Formats: sequence, C-alpha cells, structure tokens
Amino acid sequence: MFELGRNKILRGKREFNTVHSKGRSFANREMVIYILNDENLNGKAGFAAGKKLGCAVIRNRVKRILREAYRLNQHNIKQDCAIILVGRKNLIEAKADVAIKSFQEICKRAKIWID
RNA sequence: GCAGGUAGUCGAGGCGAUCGCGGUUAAUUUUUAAUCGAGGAAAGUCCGAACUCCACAGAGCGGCGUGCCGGAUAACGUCCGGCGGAAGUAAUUCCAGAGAUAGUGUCACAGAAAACAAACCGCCAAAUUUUUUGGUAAGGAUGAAACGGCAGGGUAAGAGCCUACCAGACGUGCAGUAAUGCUCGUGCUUGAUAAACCUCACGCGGAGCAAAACUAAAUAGGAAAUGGUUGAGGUUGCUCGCUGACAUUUCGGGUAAGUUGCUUGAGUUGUGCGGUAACGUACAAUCCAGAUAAAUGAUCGCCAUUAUUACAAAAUUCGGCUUAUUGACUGCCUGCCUCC
RNA sequence: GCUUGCUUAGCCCAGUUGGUAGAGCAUUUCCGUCACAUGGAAGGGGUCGAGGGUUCGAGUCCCCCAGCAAGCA
Repeated sequence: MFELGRNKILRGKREFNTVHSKGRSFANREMVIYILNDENLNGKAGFAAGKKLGCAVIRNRVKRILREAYRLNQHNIKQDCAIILVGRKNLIEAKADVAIKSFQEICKRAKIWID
C-alpha cells in the first residue's frame, strides 16, 4: 500500500520542464516543491538534487530521502496534481523524520493535504 | 623495546523485524514466489587496446608522441630485472636518464671579458718618464656559470711548459646479450640550455556507444539565396588517390519514442609446473549489476566501537597511470638500546 | 558518457620567442571650490587558481590537481 512504482514517477526532460516552469512553488529550509494540475501528469512525482549539494553519493542520498518522505505520505495528498521535490543543503545531514515533517508542513501550506 | 623502510590484506559495520526499489527466471496473470544487485579507487579522462562508422584504411609532406640497456604484454607513456646518477648511517627511495664535435638561437643585471676568446686592476721586462710597448692567466673583483682541480718543479713573471694524484675526453684490451664496468696508453682538456628550434631511432589514418544499426510515428519529404558533373560535399592540416550529387545560410514546420549495441570476458578463483621477476602455461571449479529522472534506502531493537561512520556510486568493455581516503592487521628487512 | 576552452590588483582585462608584472574603473591623500561633482597631481594594493619538475632564473615551458564555462544524439 506504500508502493511507488515506475509509472508514478515523472519521466523525461519534457515532463519535468512543464511542471518546473508552469507550476506553483513553495519552499522551506529543507526542500522546494513545484505543484501543477495537468491531466496527463496527475498523481506523478519527481525528485531532484542540484549539483551544488555535492558529489553523486550525496545527491543520491538526498533523492532517496525525498522519495521516502513522499512514499509514506502519498495517500494524504490530493491526486489532482503533479509534484517535483528539490532538496536543499539542510537535507544533506538530516534524518528521514526531519524530511517527513518538513514535507507534511509544506503540503499543508500548499493546500494539497488531506487528513 | 623504540625509530624507520617495504610488500600486501580487510575496507566500516553485524544480526533480526516492518515498509520499499532494479534485473532475471518461473507460475499465472497483473500480482505473487525464488534468486542476484556498486568500488579500490566505480572518480579524473592522462595513456594504451577491443568494438563501431568513415575506401574493410591507401601514398607523400607536415604534425604529434616516446627516448640508458634487456625482457614481459593484445598494446602502452605501464610493469619486471639490470646499469648510471642523486638522497639517506642503513634497509630503501627518486630520476622526460639519446645527441651540445651536423647546424641555428639564447645566456638579463653585474663584470675587463659570457664563447674562433679577450686584457680592467695586478705581476714581470724594456723604454721613456708618469705614460707607452711587449709578455702573462698564478692573484683580485662580478656572476647561476670565467676555458680542468690541487701540490711540487720550473720561470724575468707565468703558463699541462714538466711531474704525481684526482675529474673528464679519445683509443687499445678484457668481462657482459647490452647499457656499462675494469686495466693500460695519449697532456688531448673544446661552457650551460634540446620540458629552445633541431638531429637520430621507433611508433601513430580520423572520429567516438550522444559511435553505429533497425522499427514505428509525425509533416508542407517546404521555400528563398549562393556554389555545383568544367566535380559540390566527404575522406585529417595540405597535395595526390578514392568516392560521385548535393552542400551552406536564412525563414517556416515536425520528431526527439522504442529495440539492438549491453555484458561470457586478453573473465574470476584455486592448485601444479617454467621463469630471479613482470608474466606464461596445464587442469579443475564458477557466472559475479546492467539501469535510462537512472535501482542498494528508511524506521525500530540488540551487539561491537571514541564515533549513526573515511574517500566515495557502475553507464560499451578491458589493461595501466594519477588523484582522494579512515581505522586496523600481517609478513619481511634496516639502525639503535637492553637481556639471555 | 565523450570533447574543448578559461583562471593575473576590489572589478573588467593586457602581458609575442623565459630576465624587476602593467593599463582602465574603483580606493587613499593633496590641489582647486563657500561646499559637492567634473578636473589636475601623487601614492597604496598581486603567494599571477593549488602543488611538483626543467632551468642560474618560470605569469610564460612540462606534468598533475581544483574551480568555472561551452559543445556533441
């Protein structure tokens, strides 16, 4: 019930660019999220970590933590939107529960949270 | 025991539970089960190959690389052994280590003079008289570097002018596959720089898996200008040779999806044999990631620890090099101290 | 993944065969002005991205790292 298969992940440069450029953005100290309501992309998520964070090991770790935060909370989020999560510097040393709380907080601010 | 040198191993957690990811194979159908799932550097892209395309790859000039000798290898700028030089008490480590008598260039400032030698001070002799002429390379000063060093003889003063020792050059002989080493002889002694041009020897065609091939879809298989079978364009920088009809720019439109390449290979492990070694060879065992917004993670408990943990993530594949790095362990060797 | 280029003063840049690192803007001081700007004069400020090598001597030549930027279906 917490699966996150391949069909639920944004694929290709085009899908990313549409969400990234057209979507609304929200940010806090740990991450930035982009949200877009698009019929073809709804229910999908993407994960990113910029080159400034560090080497490949650190970037992979940040993306995994973001994936974990989204995976455990995906049923509490409205299904009519596509989300991109981008990691920031505070997430490099952080544990998973920090990322989860941060994700819940930011979703409530974006008004896509359902209890 | 202390201090060092060298070769190598492990590689950061282990076990259990819950949630979850990628490949393969089964079932059956869209979910289950089994099994496998990052490194010693996967990194930098610095060399060398395999592989693919370009004439299944050609000629000349140019260009680039390598550079003591012998071997290893598919190949190499790598490795092993030896020689020479430098550092260290030693074990040992480091070296782009051919040629400066084929030619050209450069050597700032200082200094008399920076390369077919020359003569500022000085020294000696002669003249004349306070300067000139000749001899000289011992001494001084400058510089990174001054035309072998040092001692004795010799001389007007000096000088390889002569002699001994040392350094180098050339030649003879001996040892060694060779680099080179040793012996003897000849007064033969004529800077440095080749990571300056260059000479000699050897090697190199170009591009790279975003290479390349196939399938499917889409549309206006568009238009204009310039050049073009009197040869466009491609093939390396040029010339030849080969190929033989489109190429470039501007405007406008569309696709940028999937499959193959993609992992069985100069493979890995073990044992024996040959070789000082790099390595080779025989036999046996074994299959060990193959993704494409990109898979190894999260949480909790127990154990270990100074520490929730060094450096760090495959992207066509191998052989090296270089760089980053924690803690621990093992073998051998050297020097010093103590005891038996 | 592959292939290229660039790092020099606070900023933007020169530096041609190796020989004491320069210009413009900015900055400091002085002159000038009632005062400020413009103007004139003088001065300070550099580990030449880092480390090693060749050389008597490297910004420059060679090797090797770091950072930044660009291109390739």
